[in-house]
Amino acid sequence: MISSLKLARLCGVSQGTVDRALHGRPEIGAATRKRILDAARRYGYRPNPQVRELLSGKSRLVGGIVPAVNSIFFVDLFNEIKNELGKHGYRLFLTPVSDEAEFLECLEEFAARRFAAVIVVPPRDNIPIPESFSRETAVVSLLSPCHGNKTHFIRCDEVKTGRHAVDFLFAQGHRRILHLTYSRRAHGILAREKGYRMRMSELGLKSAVLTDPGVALLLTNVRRKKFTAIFAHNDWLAIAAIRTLEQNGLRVPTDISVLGVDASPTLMALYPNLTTLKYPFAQIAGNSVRVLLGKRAHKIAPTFKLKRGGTVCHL
Amino acid sequence: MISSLKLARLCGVSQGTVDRALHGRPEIGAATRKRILDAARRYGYRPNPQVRELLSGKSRLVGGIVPAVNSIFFVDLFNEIKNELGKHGYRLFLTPVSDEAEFLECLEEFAARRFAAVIVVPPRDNIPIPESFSRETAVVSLLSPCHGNKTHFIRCDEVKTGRHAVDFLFAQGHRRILHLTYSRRAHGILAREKGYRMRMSELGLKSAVLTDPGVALLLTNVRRKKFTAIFAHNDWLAIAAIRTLEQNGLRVPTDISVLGVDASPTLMALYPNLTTLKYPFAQIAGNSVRVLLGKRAHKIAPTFKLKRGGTVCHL
DNA sequence: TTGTAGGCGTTATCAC
DNA sequence: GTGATAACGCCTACAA
Repeated sequence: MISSLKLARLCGVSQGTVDRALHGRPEIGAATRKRILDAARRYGYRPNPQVRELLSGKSRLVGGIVPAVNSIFFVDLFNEIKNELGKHGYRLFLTPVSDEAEFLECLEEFAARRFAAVIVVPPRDNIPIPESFSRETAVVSLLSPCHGNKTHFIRCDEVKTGRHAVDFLFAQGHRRILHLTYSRRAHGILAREKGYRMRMSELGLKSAVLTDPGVALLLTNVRRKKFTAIFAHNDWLAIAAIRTLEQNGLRVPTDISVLGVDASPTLMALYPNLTTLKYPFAQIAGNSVRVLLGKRAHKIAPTFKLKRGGTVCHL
Repeated sequence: MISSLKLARLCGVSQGTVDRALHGRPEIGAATRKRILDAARRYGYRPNPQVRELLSGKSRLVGGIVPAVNSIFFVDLFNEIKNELGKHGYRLFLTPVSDEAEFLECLEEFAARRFAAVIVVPPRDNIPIPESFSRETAVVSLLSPCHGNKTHFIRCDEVKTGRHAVDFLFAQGHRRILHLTYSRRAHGILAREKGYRMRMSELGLKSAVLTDPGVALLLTNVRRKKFTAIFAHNDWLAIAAIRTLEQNGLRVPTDISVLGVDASPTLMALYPNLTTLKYPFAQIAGNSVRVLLGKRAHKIAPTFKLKRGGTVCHL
């Protein structure tokens, strides 16, 4: 990529003249302008945004960090965020990270590069963000909160999601409902579980939670305790569960119902008839961007909308 | 993030002295060094890599571009690439793009930022890369070649993959084999199909190809033409097919066998017992990085290794 | 209508 | 031991 100075030399003019031609300013002769613009096109000139950013002290870059594993949902979410950022002239650079050390290293790199903001899915809850960092760079965290001054946690009411899931299954006639979730301690995971437990208890039902290392235990659990429905933390777990059940002679939803959460595009394309609660991708993306622009977050509908599919039956 | 000049002012020294302290050079007093290092730590100082890159004319950034849709495989692949790049001190910034226009826009941005290289999965075959671009920035393309001077297409022999799949199913006793693939015209897709057709023909068998818009047609096809096996272009299609079949009373592999390709970690975690041909993630990642370092690509094993699962039966 | 100067943050090289 | 200076590419402001 050619620089504006080199372009000026090639055209036998000064850098200032090149600047006038490129930015369509009036104080320049028509012939000179044409000559410069032609050369610029021929050499594929494009100003280096890094320098602009250095000069103005303002960057239009937003760094994104997602866990490297099981990233379907995150990538779908960040694609939405990328589109939203684009509307405001920001650009997203995404990085998958494998652990907390890499996560922090990445944050530092983004800060050192003076990125306008970072939007992250932390590997666990309450990772401390150094004061020196969050003082200058807006940190938006999704799914897990971060511990630090100016970090914004964008979320929807996951407790209500859990309650909502129970209510829906209850309305279909289910009483023995198993919650399938992850053992990772993250806000979104824990809050949904909490909502499930609260609502089950209020309805006079007994809670039962199985975490991912125990998916192998799923069958014995289902058979022995005669669950009629499974509320899975997300679509991925729901599909994994359906697979396990069907492989072992249990039919979904004839023998047992399965409810997922997210309606993540990639997985929905795979399993179009999954019954699931729609995660508000657009609102989360919208609020993430609003917050990093310094605006207040919009209120997000308190509970997820239902996508009716064929994996939950009315008892 | 504080700058070295501000750090110098705070410590009452010059920028040069700060530099000496930070880089552990000897020509500095022990007390001064300690004072500066303490301040640097307190303020979380970290040199701005953008400036370093500007100054040296060399960047350690590699841009990655992946299609925004159906990105499971791409993200798994780029995670491997990110790890490989990390070994050589490079950093990956990934961007999902929705169409060709966005793809080209992204390339230009990477070039304007003087990225060391870009590694892309183009939205279609032979997208022309402007001469002015590839002259300075190494372009590595995966799955689909690009049209341009210095663009390197890293791939494995996908024709052999197709042949290999047929051979494997043939050895299990299958004769009526359907190929399920995408309608998108991309090298990897077309080459696998070609290998399938060639080998089927050599074995005296009749080819049958169904592209994704016709997944709904899958059932009628399978039932009417009595296929005993499906060779899916990738794991995603394989799982989608298994789902469709099982939803409609056909058992896999009792009634029909399904073979996928990729063994992409995210999908394998979902469907551990899928029979699939392992895509050489590590070698593709390794070669991508070798090429952008100016080295020659290693030879990649001519055909994918098989992961034996429970979705293909011996007839 | 065009050329020149200064500054963003860092580093290497010069002089004191 | 430490400070000053130049350079990278771009842009704004001022001088010619």
